[in-house]
Amino acid sequence: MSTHRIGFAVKVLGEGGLPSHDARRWQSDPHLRVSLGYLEAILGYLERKELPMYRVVTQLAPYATHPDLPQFHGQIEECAEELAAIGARAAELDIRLSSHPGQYTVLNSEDERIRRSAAAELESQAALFDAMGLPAEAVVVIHVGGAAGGMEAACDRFLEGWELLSDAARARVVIENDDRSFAIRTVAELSKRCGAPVVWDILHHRCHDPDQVPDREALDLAFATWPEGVVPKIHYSSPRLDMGEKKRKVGRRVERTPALPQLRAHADLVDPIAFEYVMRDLGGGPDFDVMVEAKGKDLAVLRLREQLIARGMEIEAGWLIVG
DNA sequence: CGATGTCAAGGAATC
DNA sequence: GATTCCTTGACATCG
Repeated sequence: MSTHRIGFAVKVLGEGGLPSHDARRWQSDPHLRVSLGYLEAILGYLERKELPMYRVVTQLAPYATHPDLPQFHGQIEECAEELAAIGARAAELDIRLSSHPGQYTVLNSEDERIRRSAAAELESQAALFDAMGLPAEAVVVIHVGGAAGGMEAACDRFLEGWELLSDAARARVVIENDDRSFAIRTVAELSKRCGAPVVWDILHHRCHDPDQVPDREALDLAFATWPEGVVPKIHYSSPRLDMGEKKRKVGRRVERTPALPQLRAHADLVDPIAFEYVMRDLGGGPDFDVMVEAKGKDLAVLRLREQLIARGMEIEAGWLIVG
């Protein structure tokens, strides 16, 4: 028997929508303190809905590492008390938190300045979770980065970037397979060299897996990289299947043409049938958590849960139980 | 008020 | 070497 938290990312759509951070522009002096007020409200929502896992927005501390805005750089220290309190609240509710810096955080960039700014961003994310007193399961997920110069050179550059990180940051950062360059086997090998655990993203795996690694093996590869006592996690999403449209400017008017979605595009919701198959196949062994990436956010997770229950799967206090 | 432009940030493809 | 897309949301500004 295995247990699994199911989480969602950043934005709360339920209850009419809740703000996830102080997103005002720098001219209006946004502050982490405001974001933490929002986060507190979100924790309340998570408690009410029995949602045990949540990805906080990377920009929780606005401009915290912006090179031209040093006046914003001390927010984490300024909010030490508030951070400790909210971290304690998350612990009390047993909610697993994480974050996921996006495409601009490239630790393996060819440009050393960009590697340094990526490292600064990761230090900040780690400092935030440290100030909250969160356990090791609160990880900061990143992609390996760009593939310039080939996989080998790109992985070597990642290690150069890794060298820039403090022990505190290294203890939080985990690496994820992506949908075009770094497949699960490559990421697992890189993990052996730097020690970062691996998050396996199943949709990315469907998009890019030149080594043809079977699901079970990919799962084992990823989970072997996690330290004893820290529950691993995976990313799960269903591909978008509806037609979108492409907008193109022709002169002064906008022309809309139908566009077929890429496999990697996230759907609004999660296909419960595919999810059930995957979880019955992969569950029943070690515990692991599942971060759902769907445009429907919390609503997608709540709907998925209802559908799993209707299918006879067991959910207890928001945790999925398999086997 | 609704529509449109802009945002801190990189990489890769294309011209 | 410069431009555009990728992809996403919300602030900010314009009409």
